[in-house]
Amino acid sequence: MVPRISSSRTGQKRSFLLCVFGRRTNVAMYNHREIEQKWRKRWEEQSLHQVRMDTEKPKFYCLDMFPYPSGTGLHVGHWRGYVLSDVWSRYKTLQGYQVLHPMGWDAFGLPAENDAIKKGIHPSVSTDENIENFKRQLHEIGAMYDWSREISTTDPQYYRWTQWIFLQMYKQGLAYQKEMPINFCPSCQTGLANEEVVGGACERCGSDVEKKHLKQWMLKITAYADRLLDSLKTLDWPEKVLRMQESWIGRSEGASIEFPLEGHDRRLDVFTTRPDTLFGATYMVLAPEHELVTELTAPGYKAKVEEYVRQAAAKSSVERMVSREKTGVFTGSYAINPVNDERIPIWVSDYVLVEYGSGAIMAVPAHDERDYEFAQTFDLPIRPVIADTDGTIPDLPFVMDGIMVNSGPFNGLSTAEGKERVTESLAEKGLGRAEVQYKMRDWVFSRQRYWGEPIPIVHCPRCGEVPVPEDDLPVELPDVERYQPTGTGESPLAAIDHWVQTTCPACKGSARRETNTMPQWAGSCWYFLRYTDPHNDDELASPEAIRYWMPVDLYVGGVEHAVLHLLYARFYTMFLKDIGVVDFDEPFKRLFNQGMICKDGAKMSKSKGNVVNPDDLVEHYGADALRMYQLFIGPPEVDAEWMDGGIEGIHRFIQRFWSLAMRSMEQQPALDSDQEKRLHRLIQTVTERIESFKLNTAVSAFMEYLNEAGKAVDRQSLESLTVLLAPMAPHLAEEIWARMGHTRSVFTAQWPEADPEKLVQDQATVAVQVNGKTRGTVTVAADASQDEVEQAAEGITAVQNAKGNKSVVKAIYVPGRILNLVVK
RNA sequence: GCCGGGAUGGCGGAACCGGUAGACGCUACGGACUUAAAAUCCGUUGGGCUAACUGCCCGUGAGGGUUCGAGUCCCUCUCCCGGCACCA
Repeated sequence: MVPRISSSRTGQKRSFLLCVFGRRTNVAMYNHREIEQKWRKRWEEQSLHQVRMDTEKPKFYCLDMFPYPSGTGLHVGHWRGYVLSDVWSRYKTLQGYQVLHPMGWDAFGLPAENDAIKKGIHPSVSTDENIENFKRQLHEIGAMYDWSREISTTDPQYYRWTQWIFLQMYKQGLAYQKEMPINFCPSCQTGLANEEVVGGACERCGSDVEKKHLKQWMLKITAYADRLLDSLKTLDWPEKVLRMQESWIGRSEGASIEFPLEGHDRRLDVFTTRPDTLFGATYMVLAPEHELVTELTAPGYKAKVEEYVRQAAAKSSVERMVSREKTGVFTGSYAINPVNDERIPIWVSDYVLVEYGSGAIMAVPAHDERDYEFAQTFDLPIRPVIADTDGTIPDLPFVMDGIMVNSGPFNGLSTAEGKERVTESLAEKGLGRAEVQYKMRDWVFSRQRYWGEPIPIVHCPRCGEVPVPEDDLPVELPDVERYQPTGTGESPLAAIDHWVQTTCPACKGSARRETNTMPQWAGSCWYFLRYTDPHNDDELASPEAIRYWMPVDLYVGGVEHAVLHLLYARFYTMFLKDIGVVDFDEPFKRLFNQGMICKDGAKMSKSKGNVVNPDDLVEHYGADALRMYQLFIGPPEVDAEWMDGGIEGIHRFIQRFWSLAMRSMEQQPALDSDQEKRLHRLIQTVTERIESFKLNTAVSAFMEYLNEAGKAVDRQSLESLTVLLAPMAPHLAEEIWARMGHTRSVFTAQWPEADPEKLVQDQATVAVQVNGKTRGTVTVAADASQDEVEQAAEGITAVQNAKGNKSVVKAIYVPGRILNLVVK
């Protein structure tokens, strides 16, 4: 019978368990509840998982992505990454590494604050409760976290250093204030970074994002654009994530071209990646928000242009994205093409984005799809200036590379050459230069919310913006009465007079504190450094600790952080390198993204009601069974469908493994050569499969071994087996290890190594094919000659049938694998 | 539209570098044990043909190709998932 998993702890379930594990328990059966409890307690008592620097030994830093301790707790989907990182941590421990495997809390953030608004509970109270619950659930996994290194971003001793880093950026001019239209979520009532806007909506709550003019703190991440892009090459990360970061940074090379304006002294600056198409520019377009729109609107066009600009401003970014129909108005003004002095009409249209490039473009409808569409709509001239490589004018718009035509002195040049030559010639005249643009913007770093790190700046009427002296850090969050965001662009902190009123660190006069807080990402940008030295009061971490432990050797987490957290953390690390805190550019050498666990074809979530609670499964089957099933469910990087019955197979495996171990200890059979070969093959296979993250097949390798090994194995085999299994099923392994007479933990043992000599097979099963079709197999000595195999193959009826009376014209023999007889 | 990834039994999945497709597990079915059930153990389980076989045919999304040999490589296409998307 498959036990029904109910989400509540009912008496019915208890009686079932009593029947299985209580009254009817016999000695031969593995009692996971007793045994797992025992070992978890013992590990804790012996501080087995506390790790120290030991420069004599190699280190391995295995990190899980910083969890936000949500109120809903863990479901089996969350387990997956934690199990994976723990298997690796334990595996590396057995290989003799000092393994740093820490855990902590990214505990600032909106859910706790929203809860506070609703229920009036202080965010720190609910955060502490959630952390307690999360910790209890993490303990269930049986992971080897070093809890002595636990950290929380909300701890003033932690955010002191988050603020300290901000101050260093401020000093370097990388943190600055700017009044600009930013993405603003009307529901969360706070500004958002570009990275937090997904398809025009708030990443967190899904509301349509508005543009709001606010004075914001910004971090100059764009100063690191090229470095962030270039060093992606050095990372052992999933291709997908590298691509996502690459396209997020969005580097493109081109030219900035200045168009003189008819009747004005100023010039109009545009960015293009296709300077070779300059002769095909038949109109210009300004974004509706472009600063020159008013100035360039000719008297008779004022009303229409103003109306258009007003409408564009009223459209939300969602509306603007959904409707792709080209709209626009003519300003009545003209620009002059710097290469041929042609008059070019200037239009205004919302298909040009104010935040990219210079917010204005030269339109070349013959060679750009968007410009083509616009020109068609408004009946503007379309002039081809690029021919296909064979010289013919292709269908328009033609956006590929080709040969320049209708381009005066540049005719005949290829696109690549043309780009260079046109740019050079403009540069000579002072009307252009080569330029690189990025899609990535500077990071909007302030939030108008309460539950975050206060930005350590004081505003003084005399001295202006003054950084809080480092010795005065942390600037602690005060208690407030109301957590309600004001929605006016000020955080709830603004209402706390006694906190806001302060003295200026420079002139000692009265001044006001900055009331914006940092975004949730701030704390997670450097937490991996803090784990190396979590109790340091003098520095964010000591240089020795950083040098020994960093960088992170294996970083495990979901792909949802592909750009946000991973890009910000890389930026912080590069900055910290520049100010001498660390000596490397990249914090995470190797990244592994585990797949999601789905139920009924959908991602598990409380709102869908399809969560599978691990607590109940641990109760029924044990943590080891759930751990192994998590591994067995499928390739760890691929999404997997949860099947309630699936864990049964693992449960049986564990029982069978236990029985094998108990019988082996009783009977103590001697080691025979078959058993020895089987063992070494297993050592080889399991090691390879852990190394290559094929944990699902590592589990099946054990099952195969068990199916073949018989009723009992010799002591040496059992010892090795126990060590091999220990990373996946640590409690079970400890118990067997102890029963074998060992007094120290199995994790002080050595990972076994396969002896190449024991891997050699003396017999081989060779498939026999006739014209490529397999007709049977023959078992021969591994070093059998082709003749011998051919001879043996004669004995197969199917081979005879297939050959008939045709003769063998060719025989292909792959030693030990296949014999293919080609007959005619 | 662009960039990734994928499609293998009833199900989850395996298959190193092109070499016995379906390992391992779930489910289902049959058997043993049991008063009975659970648990456990043994067997069968891609489809079809065949009285039987150690026999034959078909089969890795579709169609072509390369090769002695293709799930794997190449070309064309269909569908699914993820990311980006008026970025000049």
